[in-house]
Amino acid sequence: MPMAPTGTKCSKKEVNRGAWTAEEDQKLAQVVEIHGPKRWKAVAAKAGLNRCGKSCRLRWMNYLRPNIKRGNISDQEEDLILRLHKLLGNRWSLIAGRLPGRTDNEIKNYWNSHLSKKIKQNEKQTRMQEPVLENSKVSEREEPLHKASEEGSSKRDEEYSTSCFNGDSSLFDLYNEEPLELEWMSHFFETDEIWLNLA
DNA sequence: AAGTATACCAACCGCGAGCGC
DNA sequence: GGCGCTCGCGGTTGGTATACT
Repeated sequence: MPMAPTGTKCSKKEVNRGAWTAEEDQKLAQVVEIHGPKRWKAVAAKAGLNRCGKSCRLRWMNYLRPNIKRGNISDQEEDLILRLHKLLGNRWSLIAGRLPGRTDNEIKNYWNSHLSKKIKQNEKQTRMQEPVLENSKVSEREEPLHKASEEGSSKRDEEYSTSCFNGDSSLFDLYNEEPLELEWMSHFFETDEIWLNLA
């Protein structure tokens, strides 16, 4: 690490850590309402919160932001997360972007606590049911798409997205989707300009 | 009832990218 | 071009709740 910029690390000993109180939430929400969700260091100072900017940002993004949905992830949402994860890998922010009101942190937690286990179980079951395949073929098929762009992470999302949606319809073949099951995906593209551009 | 293990999730940390000076 | 600051992301940790023995 060439530098340790102030503001990237909550290094002050006297800074508050741990769970947020209702009072802190209220102060933060008030200041963000006035000044907007930016310059978090200044927001923390203006709110009189003994917290680092980073902590304030996280709190706002995950809990205080308007239209945040908490808990009760529906089957539909779960299905979407599974599909998107298969497509995007651990790009939690991108996945969250497709689920209105959900945060990357929540999805990440949900994945780690629920879905990763579910998947492992499913894999176990399918391995027991399927005839043994050649190792190379299995790994080729199961290789997450995002792996290819994982190394050299600069502009990784952009590059990765481009590689996924450069018009190659084999993307869908890879997931062995029935046409009807792709309904959600077409809606996906229809509703987002950025993704449309990539497609 | 007490102790231990496991699950869940809020919060923190390290890092890289982008921007303005 | 280099530096400092800010933002955002993904991985990890730690506290709390719940289940199990």
